[in-house]
Parts: sequence; C-alpha cells; structure tokens
Amino acid sequence: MKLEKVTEKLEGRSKRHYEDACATAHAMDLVGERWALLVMRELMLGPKRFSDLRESLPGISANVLTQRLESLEAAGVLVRRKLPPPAAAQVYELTEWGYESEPIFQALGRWAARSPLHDPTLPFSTNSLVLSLRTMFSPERARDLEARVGFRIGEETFLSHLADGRIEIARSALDGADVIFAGTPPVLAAAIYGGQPLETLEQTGALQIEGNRVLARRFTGLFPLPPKAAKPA
Amino acid sequence: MKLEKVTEKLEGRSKRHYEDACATAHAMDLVGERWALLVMRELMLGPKRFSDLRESLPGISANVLTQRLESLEAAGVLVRRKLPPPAAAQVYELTEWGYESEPIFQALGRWAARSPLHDPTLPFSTNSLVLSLRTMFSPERARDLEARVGFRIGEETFLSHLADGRIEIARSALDGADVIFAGTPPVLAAAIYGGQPLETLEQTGALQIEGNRVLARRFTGLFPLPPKAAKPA
DNA sequence: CGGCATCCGGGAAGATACTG
DNA sequence: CAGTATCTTCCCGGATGCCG
Repeated sequence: MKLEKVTEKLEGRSKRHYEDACATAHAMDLVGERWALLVMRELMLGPKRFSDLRESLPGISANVLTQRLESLEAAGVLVRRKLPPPAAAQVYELTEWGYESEPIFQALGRWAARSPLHDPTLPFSTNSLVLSLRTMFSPERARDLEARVGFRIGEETFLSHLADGRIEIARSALDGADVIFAGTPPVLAAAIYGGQPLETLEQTGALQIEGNRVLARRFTGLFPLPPKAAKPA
Repeated sequence: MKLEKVTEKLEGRSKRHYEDACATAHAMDLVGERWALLVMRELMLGPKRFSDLRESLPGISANVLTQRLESLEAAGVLVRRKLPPPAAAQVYELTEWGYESEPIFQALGRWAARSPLHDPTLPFSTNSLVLSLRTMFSPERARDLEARVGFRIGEETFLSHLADGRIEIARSALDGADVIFAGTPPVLAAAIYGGQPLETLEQTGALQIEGNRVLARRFTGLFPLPPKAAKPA
C-alpha cells in the first residue's frame, strides 16, 4: 500500500464522513459505502475467501472488494484469518459485533420487500435466500411445529431447525433432516415466496425433494410476504 | 429539469444498481446513496421544507439534496406537498411506507452505538436526539411509570408520553407535561446518555428544567447505552 | 489461484454562483 | 426561499500486470 494512503488511514481522514454524532449517521460512515453491506451479508453465515466473495457478488470488482475489506477491518466489523495448514487459505470473518448487524439486514429486507419497484427476477445469492428465511419466518404459523428441514444449494448445505415458534438455520451437514430441498436460490424462492406448486417445479427437474413431502408443503407456507406499498404517481 | 435527465428517469437507467433480487440489495438501491437515509431521518418526525432540511443536515449541498428528494420521490418514499395558503410553502413528507422505515434507523442506531470509533462530540440534530430516545428506551426500567415529559429544543417542542412500558414522543405543544427539559441536543444528550448530573448542567445555564425534578432524574435513567465492541487491532 | 498495485474513463459528490 | 448551472474533486468500476 502506498505510504500516502497509510498516512490517511492513521489520521482517519481518508473517507468523506458525515459530521454528525447521530449513531445512524455513524453507521452510514461505517457501512454506507457501495457494496459494504452486501459484503457483510455474504459473511453473515460464516467465513469466506476472497474469491468466494467475488463469486457471490455479481458485479463487484477486485479492487473495490479489497478496499471494502480493508475499511470494514479497520472499523472492527471483520477480521482476516489464516486457516491452519494444510488448507492454508486466508478467510474473512465477521467479528462478534459484526454478526450483531443482522437486525439491520432484517429491517432493510422487511421494508424493501414492500417496495413497489422490487424486481424479484434478478440473480439471487444463496446467503440472500437463507437470511431471508430468518427474516420472513412467521412464528404464529409455525407454532406447534417441530421439524428439521435441509437445503442443498449448489455445493453448500444448510439445516434448519424449527421448534417453539422459532427458526434456526445454519451451514451444516444434513444428518437427521425430515425433508431436504435441493435447487438453485431462484427456484427455492419460487417455491417459498412465489407460491409455485412443488409438483410443477419438480416436474421441470429444477427442484428435488427428499423425505416428508407433507412437511415440505407446510414449510413453504411459513414465510408470508408483506403487501406492496403504493406505486409513486 | 433538463430533457436528458427526464429521459434517463423514464427509462430507469439513471442510477447504478445492484443486479440482485435480494431485498436488502434493493433497499440499498433505494436508500443507499449518500445522504438519502439522513434526509429520511429528518422527515421522520413530520414534513419539512427544503431549507429546513439544509439546516439540519450540516454539509449537504443544494444540488445533492435536490437529487435525493427526486429519487426518493420516484421510489415512493416521500411526496412533495403544497401547503394551502396563506402558508403556501412546499414541503416534503414521507409516505406511509416511508414512515415504516423507522425500524431501519433503530437497527442501525443500536448497532452503531456499540462502534468503537463513534465520536459523540460532533453536531447533533434535534431529530437524531428524539429518534434515539425511541430507540434506546428500556421498557423494563420504565415499567409502572406513567408520565408526560416535554422538550423545548430550539424553536421546536416535543411531548413524550410514557405508559405501560412504552414510550411515545412526537412534535406537540407542551400542555399537561409533568416536567419540561429545555436545551440544545448535545446538552440533552449529555444529561440522558452522558450521565451528567442535571444540577451541573443547570448551573452552567445550558439546561433548564421546569416541573417535577424527581421525575426528570428518573427519566434520564431510562435510556441505557450498550457496551462498546472491541477496538480493531 | 489469491491478493494487491496501478492506470484510466465515467460519473457522482461537493462548492460556489446565480436565478425566478 | 427553493432550487438550477457550472466547475472541480474524488470515488467507482474495469483492465492489466505483479508477486507469492
């Protein structure tokens, strides 16, 4: 890194920042730059490597990703960690405080789900889908349901545990799942949010379901979307 | 407006946007531009005029404010409204959906309050202070408290009603207040968040308290701040 | 391959001046 | 008071190349 930039960082004058003591304004200073929140979203379910991040963020360029990782590290949101040999790769991982930013994503997601301009036909990352399940879960609809639901999305697998009107979902092996959904994020979104019948999606081969199909049907109804707001004139 | 810019808007190609169906990414497309969230914050307690917004946003320039108001209007977050004569001024007002963005501010504020880099000595707007009271209010500490607390901040007055472990606070005349605080936002913040004794602040003349002083003391303890996160290395 | 530096073009942000 | 016009600065995004 150039000496000049190092100096800027040490003096804390590198970024434009709001001169405002409001905590919300400070939050925008920390994570309001372009791509910063999406980088955090991609780390929210566990550490990733530089190239994993690039793959899951369509359109980000390498130098911008480098800059964001630097400033988020400087803010204390994430840390770089060297994995022990033999997998001696470098990964980026949220700090404990970084993980506590999840309510921000939930508030943003719930609000933007009502946007009249939202286009759900765009690319959809695995993390987006999994986090959206945590966000849109309806405790009322899941009362008295106890189940383990697995997901196979690309190379990754996730296990969800529903109990006591709550949902947990995390990267995990699929042992003990009552039912497993396999498909791409858009297909799973169509089943859960788009109201597409599971049979239709299975017939096209886009979706596979193993295990308790009645439970699968019930599960897809646990994530109601809010109504759209009025379109601007 | 120039023809060129109108055309851009109609074609919807004016802004860079994330090609991502995730609702969080869409939220950043809507309100992720610099200043956009702070403009919304300043409208969260009711409509304001262009020049009111400029005053309460230290550092924003007129053309940027114009652009933000345009794009937030296009997104359906706010509307321009012409007040009826004789006060025939133009004001900007959040839509119903715009007002529903308040949980975003609360999540951002709660999270950023733990930031190790937060500097509370900067300028502090009236709206920031009032919204922070809604955010940081502790229902447990206020159980069994029923009270009306007034604020006089610059030209504005706010009335807060505490009851049933909840807080309401809005622009209002101060009729019926049990106690009234008068002072600037930084001074009020010092009393409520900084733990400054009220007597000290009153002696310097920065703070005035009228009414039930015991209640005033109790009130300042209802807004605990979370502990700071660890500083980055 | 993973990560970072450098150069370049376009566009958004910021400051100032100006107008109805 | 409520914005526009213009100019400058700086950030974003893409391409390329270096180094371990």
